[in-house]
Order: sequence, then C-alpha cells, then structure tokens
Amino acid sequence: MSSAERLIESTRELLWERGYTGTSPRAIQQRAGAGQGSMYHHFSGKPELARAAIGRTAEEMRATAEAVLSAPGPALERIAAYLHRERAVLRGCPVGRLTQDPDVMADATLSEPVKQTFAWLVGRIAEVLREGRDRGELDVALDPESTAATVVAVVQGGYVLARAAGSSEPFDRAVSGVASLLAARGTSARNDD
Amino acid sequence: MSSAERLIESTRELLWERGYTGTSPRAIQQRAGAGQGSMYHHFSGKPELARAAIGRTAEEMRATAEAVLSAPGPALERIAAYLHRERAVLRGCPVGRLTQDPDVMADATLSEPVKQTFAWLVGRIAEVLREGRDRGELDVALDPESTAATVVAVVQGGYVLARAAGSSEPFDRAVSGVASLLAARGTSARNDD
DNA sequence: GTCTATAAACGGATAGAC
DNA sequence: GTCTATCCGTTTATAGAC
Repeated sequence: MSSAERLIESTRELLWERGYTGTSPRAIQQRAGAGQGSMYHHFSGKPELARAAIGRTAEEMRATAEAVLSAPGPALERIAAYLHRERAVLRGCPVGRLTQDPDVMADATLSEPVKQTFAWLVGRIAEVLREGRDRGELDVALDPESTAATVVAVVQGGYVLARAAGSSEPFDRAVSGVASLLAARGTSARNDD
Repeated sequence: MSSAERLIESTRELLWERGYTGTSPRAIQQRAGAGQGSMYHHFSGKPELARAAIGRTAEEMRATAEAVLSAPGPALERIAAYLHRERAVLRGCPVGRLTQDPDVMADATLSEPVKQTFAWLVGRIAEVLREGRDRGELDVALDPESTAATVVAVVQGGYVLARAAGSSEPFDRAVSGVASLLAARGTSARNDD
C-alpha cells in the first residue's frame, strides 16, 4: 500500500475513534508510518485528508447498506436484514459520529458526504417500504417516509445507547424492538381477515 | 452568579456544542468572563469542571424526562408526550453527544452519569410500558424492555439525522414514525374484537 | 517522495504577587 | 479570589536539503 493510501486509511480509523477535532496530523502520520514531509507532499493538510477519508467511508457505508436492501425477498425481511446486520456496535457509526463534530459540519465539503449518505439511506429504505406496500406485503396505513426515518434513527440511536452502557445489548434490544413493531404491520401478521 | 457558577454553565454549553476534546479551559474562561487564576482556584482542572457540568446536565435531562413520564394519563400518551416534547433538535442531546467522546468514556467519573442517565431513562420508559400493559392499554405481546430501548434510540438517532440534514425534519419524521407504530399496538387501536 | 529544521499559536497547567 | 508570568508539550503547518 502506498503512503498516500496508508495515510487515508489511518485518517479513517482515527476519525472513527476520535473524531475530527481529536485527530491530529501527527497521529495520522504515526499510525500510517509516514513522515510529515510525506503527508504534506500528498495532501495539502488535515482537511483534504479528511475529505478523502470521509468520502471513502461514506461510499463504503452506502455500498454495505445497498447490498442488504437490494437483496431479493419481502420488504420486511430486507429491512430486518438491514437492522440485524453485523456491526461493530461499540465503535459507533463512522459516518453518524461526524454529525457531532462542529468542525466537520461547518465545512461544506466535509459535511456534504454525511448529508448525502443519510438522505440516500432514508430514501432507499422508504423505497423498499413503498415496494412492500405496493406488493401488498405491508399495511397501507404505514407511512414509508417516516417509517424509514424511524428505522435509520433506531440504528443510530442504538449506537448511542450501546456506547453509554459499554455493551451492545441496548443496541440489540432497540433494533429487535423496532423489528417487532414493524413485523406487526406486515400483512401476514394481521388476523383481521 | 458567582464565578464558579458561570464557569460550570460555560462548560455545559461548550461540552454541548464542541464536546470534551473540543473544549479548552481557555474557551471556558472567556465565555464565563473569568481568568485562569479564578478557574484554577475553584477547580483542579478541566476534568473536575467537566464533572460538575456533566453531572448537572444529566440531572436536568432526567428531571425533564421524569416530568413528562410521570404525568397522569394512558401509557401511550405519556410515551408520545416524551417523544414529541420540545427539543433543541439541531443542537443534539447534551448527554448523548458525550458517548462519542473517547476521553469522556475513558474516565469513569465522567462517563458514569452518562451511563446512569440512559440506564434510568430506558428503565423508566419500560416501567411506563409495563404499567400500560398491566392496565390493559397495550398489546401484551409488546416487550417493554426492547420497546423502551427503541423509543430512546429513535430520539437519539433522530438527532443524528437532523444534524446530518441540517434540519429538524428527519427528527420529527422519525419520532412520528415510531409513535405511529406504537399507537397501532394500543388496545383501542385493535379491531380484532 | 521523504527527511529534518523551524515556528507561531494553542492546550493545560503551576507559581507567586496582589 | 483573581491576576500575571511562566512553562512544556502539541498542533498545524512551511522551507529547504537530499
């Protein structure tokens, strides 16, 4: 792996662990095994490096979600698969954590991928729900847009609860809880024939 | 207000806006209108000041939640009131944001109030749900513990979506979505007489 | 491309005067 | 109680040698 590559990967890890403010060029260099000269040769500074790192992380998150959501099967099963997907729960969401960083949100070029990723994710899940509704798999009274926002929020909030507790249990409970609430709105779950 | 008091309040604001790592003693002093000598006379340093600030913020959050949850009325209405309570959505949760700060979580005296607050909140909401179930207001198939975790997670995750979007809309959608899912599990909502 | 030298400002405090 | 002086390490670079 080239120096530039290692620097981007180190930045990704550090942004995830410590956030933008908590990540210094020095720490990036040390983790990458690269010197200052090398870093400033490849990147103009911390913001540009963060740009590269955030863009890559956002793209990865999107691809991972899309893989689960575009799988064949009933809508509710795909949502459940998204909810129960394996995650490094105690580390939190590498994209979601950036929303708490004022220096990231103040810089449009850094915040844009964050904004786009969540806009896309909620929209994509709403799409799956609409599909399910149109296929008659879901209660028509279920609003796709707000339900999608709920699903994504549970995951993001689950990370918060897990980190607060120092255990992934609250996360698991939160996603099971919403999966259960959703399952009750599936057509096959209704007994009011 | 005394110097010590102003220092604590400034620290609370800065921890909320910028997190622990992003908050310097200098910034605290300036916002409080106090000098270094004053700050180090009243507090041993940044950690002790943060201790005071976090404790107070956690206590406030708990009191606010308790006020809504202990109100009279059906369980689902109290949960809905908690969900729709007025919030400074774009600022995020002053307690939840601390879970993203590794320096806070690494210090047990700082992380303890955070841990306790969420443990209490989820437990308290589970209690309300159990009450509702026992009174016959709720579907007995609804698990109080996991549903409570879902409710709190939606709020915490709603903040993340709102900050990402730069708008409180996704937050409102997420809480409406879960409120709607919950309402469908209320006894009066069932039509399987 | 990578290394070392240099630097202004900030972070987080201590010490002693008033 | 509050102020000023001082301190050492870090942050975030820039400049120039190799």
